Amino acid sequence: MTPDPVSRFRRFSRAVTSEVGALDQSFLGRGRPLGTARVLNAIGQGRTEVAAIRDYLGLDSGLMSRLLRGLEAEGLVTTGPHPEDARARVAVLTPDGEAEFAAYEALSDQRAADTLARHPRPEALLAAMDLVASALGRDRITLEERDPRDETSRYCLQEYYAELARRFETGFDPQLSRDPEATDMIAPRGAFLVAFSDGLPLGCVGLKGSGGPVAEIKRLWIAPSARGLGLSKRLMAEIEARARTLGITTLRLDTNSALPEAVALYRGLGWTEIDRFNDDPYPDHFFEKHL
Amino acid sequence: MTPDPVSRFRRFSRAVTSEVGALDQSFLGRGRPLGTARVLNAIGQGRTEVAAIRDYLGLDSGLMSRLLRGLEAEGLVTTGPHPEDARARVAVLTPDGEAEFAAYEALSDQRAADTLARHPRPEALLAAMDLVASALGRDRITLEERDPRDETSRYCLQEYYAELARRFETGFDPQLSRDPEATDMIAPRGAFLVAFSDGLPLGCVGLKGSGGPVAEIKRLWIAPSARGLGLSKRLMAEIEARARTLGITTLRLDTNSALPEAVALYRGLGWTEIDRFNDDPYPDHFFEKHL
DNA sequence: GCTATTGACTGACTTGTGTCAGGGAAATTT
DNA sequence: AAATTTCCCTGACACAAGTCAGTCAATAGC
Repeated sequence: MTPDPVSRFRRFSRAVTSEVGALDQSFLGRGRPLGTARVLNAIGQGRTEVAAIRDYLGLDSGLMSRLLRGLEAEGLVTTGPHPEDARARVAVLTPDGEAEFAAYEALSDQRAADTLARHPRPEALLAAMDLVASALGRDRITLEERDPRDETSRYCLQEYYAELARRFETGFDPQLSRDPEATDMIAPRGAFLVAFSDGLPLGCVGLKGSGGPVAEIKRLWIAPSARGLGLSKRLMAEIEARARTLGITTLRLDTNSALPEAVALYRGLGWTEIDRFNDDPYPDHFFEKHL
Repeated sequence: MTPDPVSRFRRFSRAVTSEVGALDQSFLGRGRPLGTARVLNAIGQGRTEVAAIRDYLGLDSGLMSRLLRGLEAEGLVTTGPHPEDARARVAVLTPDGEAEFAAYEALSDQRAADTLARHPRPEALLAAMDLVASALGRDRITLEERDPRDETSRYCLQEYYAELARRFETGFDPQLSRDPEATDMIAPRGAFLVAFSDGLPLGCVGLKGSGGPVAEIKRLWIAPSARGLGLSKRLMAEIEARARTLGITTLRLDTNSALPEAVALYRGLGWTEIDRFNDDPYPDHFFEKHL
């Protein structure tokens, strides 16, 4: 009886089902029905527009209205008209509501910390969880334009450099690669995109503009747990679209044969190989694409 | 913003929560309430005693009764008195019930197969899922006595030999290790235990008896995804208990320094190192324990 | 300005889920 | 043989969750 893939998958399903159930149970321990708790949490996570919350939780408009009224009666939430459309409403937590939200957060955090603490190899467990979460949540990965200097972007870039250092036989010193002024990757000259799955950054790509019609694609990175999910294609398609709206007509990029999947990606996306266009010591492949 | 462990864990939680929710939704697609579907599945999985089902699903006796009556009214289940205790009842699926159960199974299998098929590295995904499932389900690991010749046991032994082959510099040929007659690992001479998590075998250990007061512990194996969870201690404690009930007073075992965690385990469990007691070519450490 | 649409709210309703207090039959204890 | 316990069933009830039709106010389109 070699365990077959489907039964291994389903064993996983049963394990997480009972885990999810247990978390729901501990939520109920705070004396509030689950639906109400879910709305409270959605608001706490920063979703203020009622329509957005309803959409996120998949609730009927009537039910949503009643749950909100319940939270208002408890003094946890206040609602008011949307500043830009007085038909719509926004909900915000009162200080009491913030405290309740924090209590729910603490319950979840505690469960997570307990499970991690009980495991002999928490880092391996987390890596496995990242992989599973990326696989299950691949349809919920969103792309966001970010300032390349903010904390999240710097995390992505740091991971990118670490990956290069591992891949290049000679190692990699980010100082040596011409680090563009970050402002070249900010509109209107350029752009910097980060891919998020449920708040976790999984990839990035930069468009380094020069003010003219030619720009460079830089810093394409995909987290190991998210590779193979087609994320690099999505990032490339989106950054090309941004380039078009910025009036750029020619895109260039360089890469290294130590990254064969990158070379294959660019070829597959219709880039044509061209001669070296800079004297950066690391790249050995150069591509161009006309928009 | 380096993602911290707890937020990575919670991202995983959200991903599987929506996965579980989606599976529930597809179950509801068969037009039966979730509670009813769960009972049907529990019966289909081979749980026939009503009390056992109730316990497994955590249901109130009244609710359970009503759900069963509903399934009977649909013609999917028949109930009758328990053969050994006429107060208790057992439930079995009718042919229609079997068909419905199969339809639910097919839904789950389909979801699993789809997700696996969409992933670029299904084997890596499954390994990650095994690891996560073992971590979350560590309290639900059960030990069962098995015939060492059955399919499940042979799977464990095969994994055990494969592990030795990887670990030993010289490789490992199971033919060379004196393979005891399997009957030596069956009561009343010995025993063979397999650890299961939700149907998946995660470890094993054998007690090879000789008919006398001395017996040998053999074939202690733990699946990679379940290491560090204390399973080896549980298996050893249980096999020692079996040895006691079989009247065995002295236990021996041999192992190899290429398996340092095994050597450490035996020392930690109160075994004392002794001189070589066989001429098997592989082991270089020998232990004994008086019960 | 008039009309149609959108977003939220309300009341009435259904269904699912879970609890509780008994009741009857079988098993066990005294 | 009587009393007690165990197991399941039943009816009554409560509440959560979700649906639906209708209402009202704000907005958008003409």
